[in-house]
This record gives sequence, structure tokens and C-alpha cells, in this order.
Amino acid sequence: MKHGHEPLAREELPVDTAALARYLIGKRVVRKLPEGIVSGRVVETEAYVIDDAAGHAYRGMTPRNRSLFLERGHAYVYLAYGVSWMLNVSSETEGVGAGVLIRALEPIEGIAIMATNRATERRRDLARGPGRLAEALRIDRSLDGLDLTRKGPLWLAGDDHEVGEIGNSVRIGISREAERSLRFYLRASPYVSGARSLNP
DNA sequence: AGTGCGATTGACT
DNA sequence: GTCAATCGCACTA
Repeated sequence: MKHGHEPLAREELPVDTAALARYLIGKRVVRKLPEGIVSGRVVETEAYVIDDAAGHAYRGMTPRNRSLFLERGHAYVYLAYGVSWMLNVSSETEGVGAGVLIRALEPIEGIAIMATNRATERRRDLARGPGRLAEALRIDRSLDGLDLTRKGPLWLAGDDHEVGEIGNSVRIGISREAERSLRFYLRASPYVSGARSLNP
């Protein structure tokens, strides 16, 4: 990497949730921890679009989901099933609630730190799945609302690596609006979560 | 104030 | 393949 994890500029982020979900494939999530930098390539995302009954913003702003209404490029972090933290990127203009769930990363930097955070040595299991990636990067509520277009504890950056073919499918683990094809993933990546049928 | 339910994971049959 | 863990939050009253 010749660049120094320069953050993505907000202006380059598509002002459209599905477009942003696709755009983020191949980009980098960078986490600064006391032990060092941890980062990975985004290989899987899901869009939770405007007026989406499956989206947390569907019934309006609440204390939990207010970060979804921030200008695009901010973190929305919440706890799923009382067990796993989920990292989302707000995706529309200020006041409009929508976001992109980051579902899996290909581990790039700080592998040893991730392995410690995850209590496993298996490379493929470090950040395959939204809860796992949050654990690997030690992401929790304290990062909710963070501007991901600025260097800080967590941000989004570019990546010089060529991006392979991007597939799309229905979203995973939801019941409402389950038929919509709003999941995006890198076809060739072994670091993508989900059943085989969803990764043709 | 009580209740039902997940944008998941890991353990287990 | 099935299933329990675990808890914050939105919703009902």
C-alpha cells in the first residue's frame, strides 16, 4: 500500500443506498486500536433503502437508529440478538434514514490482532459475517455516529487492489422485504458469508 | 411496566 | 441440519 489509508471523500460516495452498497465492495475498513492498525477489504454488503420495511429507519427516527439519518458516510452501530454488533454506513442525505450493512471483510492488516479479538486462528472466520467482523475490529456502540470519512478510531479508505466481479442476491436473515436483491458480494471471495445458494 | 422479537453466532444432534 | 443464548429496544397498555 503506497497510500496511507486516506479516507474516502464524502463527495465520492453515491447518494443512493443500493449504489453505495455496491460501491463499497472492494473498499477498505480501517480500525485504529492501541495495538495497531487493523483493516480489511469489504467483500459483502446489504442495502437497507428508503421506505424499506426491513430497515431500522422504517418507522422514523428513534434513539437507537438516529445515526441512520446522518449525512452519508457515518457509522450506525447496534447490537443484534443481544450478542453481535453490526456496522452500517449511513447512505442518504441528512434527515433521510437508510444505510448499508457491512457483512464481511477480507482480513488485510492486523491479522494477529483480529485473531486475538476473535479467539480463533482461522483466517476465513475472522471477519466472515457482520457480527464477526465487528468483533475482529472491536466495534461497539462507542463508535455509533462516527464520521467514517475522517481518520479516527474507524474509517473507510480506498484500496488499489483490482475489484473482481460483483454478484447480488436477496438479503440474509430477514423476513420482511425478503425478496429484494439488495445484497452485494465479491463472487470470487472465500470471505463472503451466507449459504452457497446465495453465492452462485 | 410488561412483552415479544430480532440485519447472528457457535455449539450440538 | 437444528437450536439456545442474550438483551436492548420498540410497541402496547
